[in-house]
Amino acid sequence: MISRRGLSATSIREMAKHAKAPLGSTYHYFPEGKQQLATEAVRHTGEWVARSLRRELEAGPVAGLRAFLTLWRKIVVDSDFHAGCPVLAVSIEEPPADEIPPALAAAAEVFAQWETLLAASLRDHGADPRRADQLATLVVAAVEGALAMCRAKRTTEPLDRAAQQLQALIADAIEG
Amino acid sequence: MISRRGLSATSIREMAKHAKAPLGSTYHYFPEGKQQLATEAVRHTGEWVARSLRRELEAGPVAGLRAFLTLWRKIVVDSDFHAGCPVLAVSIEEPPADEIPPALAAAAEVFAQWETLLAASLRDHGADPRRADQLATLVVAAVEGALAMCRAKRTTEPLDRAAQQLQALIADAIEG
DNA sequence: GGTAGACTATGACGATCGTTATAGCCAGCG
DNA sequence: CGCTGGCTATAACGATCGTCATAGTCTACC
Repeated sequence: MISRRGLSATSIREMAKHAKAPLGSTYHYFPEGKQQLATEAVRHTGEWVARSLRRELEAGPVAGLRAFLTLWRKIVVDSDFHAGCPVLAVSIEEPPADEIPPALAAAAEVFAQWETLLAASLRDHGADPRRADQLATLVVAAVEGALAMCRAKRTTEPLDRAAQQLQALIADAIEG
Repeated sequence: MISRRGLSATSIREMAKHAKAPLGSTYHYFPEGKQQLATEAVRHTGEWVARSLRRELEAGPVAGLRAFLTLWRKIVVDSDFHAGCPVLAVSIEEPPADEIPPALAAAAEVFAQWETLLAASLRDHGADPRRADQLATLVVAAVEGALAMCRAKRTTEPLDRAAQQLQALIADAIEG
């Protein structure tokens, strides 16, 4: 739900109803309220994607990238362009001026984890270390941005176009 | 304000107060309410960025890209990682199931405009047309995604890393 | 000076938000 | 059987939301 509506537009009432759980139970299992819900949602998504990434990266960076792209493409298409990445959704919520909410910190960690996985695989396959780091960041950033563009345009074209360039880039980096 | 909080978390009351305008006036000048506010905000930002892009692209795609990057980098840094791109913020709000709100359509047009400007400049400088389109999309997507990552991590590193790769890519494309 | 019309001030409307309190149900153990 | 304690149901709290209606103010033209 966060990946569809964003964090602030996702109400606990709706969430409980969608989960067919009573509203009262929400605060029994998540005593810290909405922040905890958001944090655990981000971490859950992060781990889910990271698992898929780890598995597919065993066949090399090209296969890993393809899996990453396919995964997000499926989410956008299956939701008829209504859903995106919940980690990005949490990232663009404004935090209070003086502290960093745990959900935002979790989002940062998730991004870092995805980048680390990609960069390590690139290095293992002969890419220059510095370039590997930059490419991993570029991949995550481009996919996240392309997802949002797909939702606005109601087309998968942005993701598909970015995918082509990213694939060529990765292929070039591991044989240079 | 949309670029900080997102659309649904931005209240008309707060907006009017921030603009030192009376709340009643909002519905006098924007009779269609919040949707109209969002649409005009998206279009305004789109035109503002497009103007800067057109100006800098006269010196070539490399200069244009650098201006695009610098512009967004400044917004993130000046806001102490609290603000991002309002067009992206509007893009990831879930629309009603049966219709497309005008603000979302405006966001799609803005993205398309930025891509068109970049792609045209790339073609004018000798890039392969197909590659030019893909690269233009990649640039916009990567910058939008990197902005969100910067906010989560409270660092400009994602944007700077993506920038390096994008600059190399553009340079390579216009001399291939 | 008076009057029309653009703008503002004010307050209200129903709805929904996150969160909490409290009363009730209902398993499991003695 | 009785009772304890985890879970649920329900209602309420104050706050805030988008939107609208209405009464008031003020400017500008006749």
